[in-house]
Amino acid sequence: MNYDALKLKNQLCFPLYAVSKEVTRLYKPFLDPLGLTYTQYITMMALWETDGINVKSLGERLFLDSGTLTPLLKKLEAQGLVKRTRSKDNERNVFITLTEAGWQLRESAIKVPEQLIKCLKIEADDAQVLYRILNKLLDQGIQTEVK
Amino acid sequence: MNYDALKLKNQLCFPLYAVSKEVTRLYKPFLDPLGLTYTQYITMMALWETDGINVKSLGERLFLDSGTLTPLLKKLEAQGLVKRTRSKDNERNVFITLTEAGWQLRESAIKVPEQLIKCLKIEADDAQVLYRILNKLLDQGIQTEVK
DNA sequence: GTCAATTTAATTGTACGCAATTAATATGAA
DNA sequence: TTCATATTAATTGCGTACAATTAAATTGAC
Repeated sequence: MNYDALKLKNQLCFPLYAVSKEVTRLYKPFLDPLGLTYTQYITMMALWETDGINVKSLGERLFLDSGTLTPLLKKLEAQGLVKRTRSKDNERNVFITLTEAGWQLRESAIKVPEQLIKCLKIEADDAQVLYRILNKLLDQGIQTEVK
Repeated sequence: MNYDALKLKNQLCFPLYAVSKEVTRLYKPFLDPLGLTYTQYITMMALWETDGINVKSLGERLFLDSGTLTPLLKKLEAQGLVKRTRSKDNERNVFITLTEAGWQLRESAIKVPEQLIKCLKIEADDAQVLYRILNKLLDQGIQTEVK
């Protein structure tokens, strides 16, 4: 029996998993001064783009569910960066809005992308190809329509 | 001030993070019957390739540290898949060896890679390019030698 | 040989990540 | 209108991840 298919070197998903983790770890020194984790950082990015959305939309945007977002948003609220307000119209919805401090934080965060790029050792061509393929996967959906 | 650099659409790392998570989630239905999580699965793959290595080597292989591996390996041990043995030679080392059941599980696991490929909607060309770039990043190290 | 420095695992503490469930609210077909 | 269904957030439980610390063992410079 040939078990080559189970070798780590023959996986596509393992390097994806490993690179993703390592890259996320690279953010830490740049996010620590802002008091944000990586997940909190992308949450803030989503809000800086679209303030005042509900948890559901935020989750669709970030590929996260309420089990992750609810406690995370409560922490951001405790830090004074966002406000969580249950909608009067439809009490199922909780809308997340940035506070003044939340908007202010963007001034510091604007430096992060460039800091990270300097730190990440990847050729421009590779970065571009990677960007294209990954976004294609996200846009079209990752799963075949089997079951 | 232009904040485009903070748009999610302009990030390389966000789709990497999102795709990695989504792909890992795809494994669940195929790994559940084996009683493994994704992290446990790649750990078993490493052991099927190189049985009897210590926690340190396993961690280097998988890009995981003892904080993740120690409890995970204890769970695999509790399931009867591996044995953890402190070395007589050098008591700092804990060697992980597969049990008979651990080797047996490979017979079921061999189906997983193909099941996943069928399920993952990616073009062959893209998969190949992705594979090449990600492994290049892992091989060379992800970080520039700034410090 | 001795002890400071290093190595290795384990532990601790914080923060995800997600499946499954719960609870509250809203919707819509009869 | 009414009640079964659907939607939305929150909760629960389990399993990572990883930084920082601890503890035990080993090594090596002197």
